[in-house]
Amino acid sequence: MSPATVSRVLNKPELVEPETKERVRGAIKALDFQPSAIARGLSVQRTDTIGLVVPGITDLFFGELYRGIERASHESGMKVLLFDAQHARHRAFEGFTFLRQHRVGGIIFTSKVVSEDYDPVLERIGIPVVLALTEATGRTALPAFKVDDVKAVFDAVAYLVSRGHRRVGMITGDMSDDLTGDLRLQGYRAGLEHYGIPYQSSWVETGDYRFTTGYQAMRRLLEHQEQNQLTAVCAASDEMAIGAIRCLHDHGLKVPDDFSVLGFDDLGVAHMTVPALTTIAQPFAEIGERAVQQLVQMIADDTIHASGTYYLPHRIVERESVRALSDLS
Amino acid sequence: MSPATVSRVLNKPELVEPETKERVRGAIKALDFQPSAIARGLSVQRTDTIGLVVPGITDLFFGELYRGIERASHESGMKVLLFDAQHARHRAFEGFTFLRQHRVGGIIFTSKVVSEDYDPVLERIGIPVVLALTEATGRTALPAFKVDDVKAVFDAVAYLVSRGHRRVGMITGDMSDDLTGDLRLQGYRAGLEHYGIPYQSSWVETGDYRFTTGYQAMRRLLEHQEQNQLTAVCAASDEMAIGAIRCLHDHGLKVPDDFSVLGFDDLGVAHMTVPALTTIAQPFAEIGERAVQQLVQMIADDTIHASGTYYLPHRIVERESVRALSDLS
DNA sequence: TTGAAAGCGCTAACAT
DNA sequence: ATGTTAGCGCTTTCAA
Repeated sequence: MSPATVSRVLNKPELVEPETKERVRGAIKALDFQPSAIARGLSVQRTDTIGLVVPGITDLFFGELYRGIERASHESGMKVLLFDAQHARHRAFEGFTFLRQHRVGGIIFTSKVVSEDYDPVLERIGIPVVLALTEATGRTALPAFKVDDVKAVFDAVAYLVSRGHRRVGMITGDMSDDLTGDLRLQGYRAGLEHYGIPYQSSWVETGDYRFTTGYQAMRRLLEHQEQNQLTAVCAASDEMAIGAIRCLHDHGLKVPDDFSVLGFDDLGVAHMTVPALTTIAQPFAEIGERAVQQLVQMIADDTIHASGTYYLPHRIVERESVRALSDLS
Repeated sequence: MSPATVSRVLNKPELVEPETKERVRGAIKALDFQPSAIARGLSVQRTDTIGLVVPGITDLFFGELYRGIERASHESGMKVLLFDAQHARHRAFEGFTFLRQHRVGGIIFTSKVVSEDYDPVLERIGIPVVLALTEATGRTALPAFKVDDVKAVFDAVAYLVSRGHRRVGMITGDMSDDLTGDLRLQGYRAGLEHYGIPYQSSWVETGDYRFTTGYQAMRRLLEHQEQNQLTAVCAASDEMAIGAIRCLHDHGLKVPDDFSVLGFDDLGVAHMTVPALTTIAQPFAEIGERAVQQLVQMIADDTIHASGTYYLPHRIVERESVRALSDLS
């Protein structure tokens, strides 16, 4: 029988006689025929694939985000093509090229801020791009799904203050390639200000979101502890919070008895540590889902132009790393 | 100019006059031309892509493994197409189909044992398959890259014995879909036997490699602690070891002072916990690299038939969760 | 309801 | 050194 018929039983089985349909299906089974997604893609000029660019596949939050992306893609009948930029800016651009050459319908870009240097490529990209865990600062506006970082850290200090802490420090994230570092610091300053606590630069240290730099930042904080008299610290990531706890431990300070630590992310590891981490949870899976839903919509509508930052709710997960200060702070 | 010329400047630039080459390149830049990888794939009947089937992308070891896979693929000019089986057997089979339809040159399959029910699909698959972190038990022999699990756990108990522990328990992994659980238990029994310690079934509990089941397994172990008098436990994964530590902590036992715990994997989290985890390190990245090298070789040789289990070296990473028992055990 | 034919965007063999 | 042509394996008119 003709290739056209085979194609029909695969794609629009209702158009074909039940009997021939069965014959075709039998042959497919018998020959273990695997229709070429490549040829199909070329023919229909569509691959039902969305591209995903992540800064680093080993980042602990990636798995949580991917879970949502996978789920929503599957629901929309989309596959996902992954590109790991390995924390290198030029690799991210390579990723865009790679994905375009593979004719994905659109791209989800993650975590790193999309600044004006992306504009030239974004302007000619021709397919929709949506952002997750970050937002765009260049002149090309892009839809973005994330938590409200400044509000989140504001809430974090509010929480700490409500437990009697006033001398709270901050371990923030990298301010260059990553918008969240800056935003979270803003939230911290806003929080202090709201509670009438004067901001002191010696209360904040910067890391790169990873364990080691969290440890080091905490050590630097401890060097000025005599004058600072901090009782708590907010970290811009769980990993840094865990590093800070480890540092405190190595200096003979018990968490939370002697010092409180608040994380950010609520990764799987947050409940594995001793003490378990009190942290600001980001809804990673939901962010992933929403991002693909938006992207799928744009692909269906054949639009490239959409924008707006959609804030998804964060929440504080209370575990064991923060204690309420009794009476006097 | 003709499409053929464009194709040539892209693929065999040496065959084209410098001047036309420049003109073509100029046009490519100007038009932001993105050659279709789809059309190319169809034309050359090759995609330079290898398929990767993982049981769960959120598994903590996945990132470490992927790092090696990515590196080696990149070196060989291969892309990787990822399929997440989400810990469901039927999803793994779907993955095979998906990858075949996308005409990958070969497949790397991870972690779950490849038992006889894979034989029917493996026999007709037509492309090379190599295993990482697992091996094949069915009649289809496949090349496999992994640590020697029985030797590794044997070494683990030897290590514990050398620190004065004799009453050492085991938290093993799922024995059904995952070969390593069984292998590691064998290593444990062999270790005990070698040191003349009688095996007792009440010394071993089973989990599923995750934190929670590690916690629960430890709790069950503790229920018989009065008669067992264990001083140490080996876990079949870092996550379970961390769960066990947490359980011990909740029962007022300090690690390593009151009880020693040995992990397996050496994931990134192993050095983040308090106490930092002493563990058997698996060379995940190297396993990933070797697997793709083997696969690439098979693709180049156009063979499907290869086999053999290649053991990569494990090692013990000493940190803080095991203490040497002084004098009497 | 099925088949024949053209075309998707490339590459490769052949011709110039 | 470049252009022409056919064909990769599908889908999709269009015709029967």
